[in-house]
Amino acid sequence: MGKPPTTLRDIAQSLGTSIGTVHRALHDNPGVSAATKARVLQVARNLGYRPNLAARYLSSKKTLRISVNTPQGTTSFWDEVRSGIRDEAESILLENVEVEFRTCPTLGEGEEEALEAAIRDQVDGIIIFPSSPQKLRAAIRRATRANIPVVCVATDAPQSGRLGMVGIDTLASGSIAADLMGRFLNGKEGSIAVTVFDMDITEHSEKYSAFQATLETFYPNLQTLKPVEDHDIEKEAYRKCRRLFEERSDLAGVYVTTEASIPVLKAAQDAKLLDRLTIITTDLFPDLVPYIRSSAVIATIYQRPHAQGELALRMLHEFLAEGGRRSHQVALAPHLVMRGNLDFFLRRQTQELSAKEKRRAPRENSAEYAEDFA
Amino acid sequence: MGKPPTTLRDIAQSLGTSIGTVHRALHDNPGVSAATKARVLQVARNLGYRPNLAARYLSSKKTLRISVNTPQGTTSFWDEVRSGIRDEAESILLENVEVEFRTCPTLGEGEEEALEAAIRDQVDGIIIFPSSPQKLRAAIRRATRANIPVVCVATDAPQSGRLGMVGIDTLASGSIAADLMGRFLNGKEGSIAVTVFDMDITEHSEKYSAFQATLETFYPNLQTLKPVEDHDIEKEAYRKCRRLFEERSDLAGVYVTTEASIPVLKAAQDAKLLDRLTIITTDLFPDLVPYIRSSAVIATIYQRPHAQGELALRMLHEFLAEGGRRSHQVALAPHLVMRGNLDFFLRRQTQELSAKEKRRAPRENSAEYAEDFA
DNA sequence: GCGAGTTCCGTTAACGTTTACGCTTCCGGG
DNA sequence: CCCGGAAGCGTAAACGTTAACGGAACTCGC
Repeated sequence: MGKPPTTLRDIAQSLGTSIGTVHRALHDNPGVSAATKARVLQVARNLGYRPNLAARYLSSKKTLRISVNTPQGTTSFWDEVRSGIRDEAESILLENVEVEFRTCPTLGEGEEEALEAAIRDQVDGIIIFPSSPQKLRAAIRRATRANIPVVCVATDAPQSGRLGMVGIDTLASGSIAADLMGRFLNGKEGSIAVTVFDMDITEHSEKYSAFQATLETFYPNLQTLKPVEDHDIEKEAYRKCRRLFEERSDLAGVYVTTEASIPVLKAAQDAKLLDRLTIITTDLFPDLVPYIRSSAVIATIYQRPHAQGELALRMLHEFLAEGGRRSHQVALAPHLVMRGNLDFFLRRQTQELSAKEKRRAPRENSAEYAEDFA
Repeated sequence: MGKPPTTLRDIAQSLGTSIGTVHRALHDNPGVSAATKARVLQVARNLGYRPNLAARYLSSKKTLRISVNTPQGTTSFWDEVRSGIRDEAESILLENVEVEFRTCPTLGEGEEEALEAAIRDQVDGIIIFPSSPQKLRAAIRRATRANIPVVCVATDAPQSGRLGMVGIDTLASGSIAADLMGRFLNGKEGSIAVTVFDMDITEHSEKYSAFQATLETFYPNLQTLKPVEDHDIEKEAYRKCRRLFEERSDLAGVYVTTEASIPVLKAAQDAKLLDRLTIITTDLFPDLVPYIRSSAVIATIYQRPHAQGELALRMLHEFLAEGGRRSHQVALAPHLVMRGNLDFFLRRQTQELSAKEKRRAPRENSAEYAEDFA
């Protein structure tokens, strides 16, 4: 238990060589023969060598540069993600992380270019929202080959070689939405509409099928309609929903899995259905608040963007700093927001968004704090 | 932005003194005159000195000893808290944290003694569940005066001088429970029973009044009964509930805010009311699972013990390591577990509880990982 | 066979703290 | 007057890693 950890010197001594050689071997820097390199690696493994991060940081003092490639977005979602990343970067011991934001103004445009730019800039790691995984797969692969780890946030990019991904558990969201929908409708019969971004996105199709499956199992009196794809385009969402609302007279509820809940709500309003539909949405942003207060939206599933940002950065940092042994697939549990606990979430949201300013102030006299206890 | 941080040497030079003196002054070690100490502190502040943690750790290598004083508990709640603390301790960069568990077999017995033992042992920090705040207030104060920071978990100990506390937001839990209760009952009239541990505990009285207030505002047809205090004694919970169930013929629902949901459910079963009551519970543990699956318990509010443990340790460590500038009052949002998403939470729970074993294995060849990217 | 270049390796000075030790100066008691 | 001790301060060696420099041996072209 209490034996001192092995150091570079230990390895060097046990091999009768020098620290410099060991260091070069472990980092496959040039200047070591293949034979000695192999021997060093072998001994390092046997002795269970683990680098001392404090010493490493103290000595090199190189800061890790992380590129954050996210869309501007139409709600506060991505602002919260970015603020989570920023917060985590600041709170990291050793303070050796520098974040560069490459924010795309419009969804799907310039994403690949921004990613290429990050690779060209030789950043140490990338956090990205792969809005269309198939388009970005190749570029992510290139980053990985250039030894730049990539973490996906909110949506995964399968088969891209990305290091990891953090998002909301789709099963948990879809199922809880269905379960609530069923309970709220309380035995009524009818059909339920579900809007998604695009069924090609794994997360969205998973959410849909989780919703559908849960509804089918527990509330067979309710029927899940085929998904409405809105591609996060407000007009498309409005148009498709409006038509659906007029066609399906047995519509009892709507589950909006995307950011674009406002156009759906508008469509319901224009179709004079707002007070007759049971609507469950996703995310939480200012425009949605009045609908929740008035119970037009009975519940919304909060995807914890701030936490997603924090975890994405932590995953990247752990990996870069120590070869990250943690799981690289993080599925967060969503939060449920209703009229009753709405204020709690709003308070917390503004706190999280304004944390950047608040954090600065106490720094100056942090010496004081340190002196009280020490 | 890019100016190098000030070091001890900078301060020493700017004062014409030596590093040693500056160091002694900043840590108020003996061997410095009051005058120079004041000058050093002044200059340190002006230059915005912040200690370099990497250097500190590298040089001193003293490990932080943290005492965790929690009850054994009747459910898995405290096991999860402890496992969260352990996980966080292991994942801390610099790995200089050592956790000592002082677990009390029965609630409320030997707590003060265990706390005194921790203080006597000169630990560097304490995480505690103050089951009866007024009894422990004095002892916590003593710890604080002995320069040992104390973080409360799950329940606060007001006016005790404790460094901070992490728990579930009571407002958010109570309100969401009420909101769901109201929705599930869907217009029905009746009264709702609420069981608490003890109304003297701030958290529990807050949960109760949040529940009561939300129900009153949004569902005036439902009436909140006076709280049932169970003091986490199974018999007491059973007896009181059983009587209540027989007396109140208009009872429509029950909200259990404590660990002791099983006796309440048993009482409902024995009173032949299990399928007629809408029951919302708290926490998630094996014995509760069948009730959720069968819909006897319609929803349970998961208090995220693992996250509570993680955050408590992080708070303590941040403070000890760098004078912690973060907020010291953390109120987590609870998770909602229903039939639909139950499996997700069960999976995650077992993952979190078994993480200790899983984490060990990859360590040995972590050198490999580090070499892939570096 | 002699300089120029290359390959492999050892040495050493950082990085910013902590800590142990050592040197003054001053003071009171014998 | 001298000695013991304490108070106040300076010095220097650690801690484990990185990075730059230097040197030995060996190769190649002329």
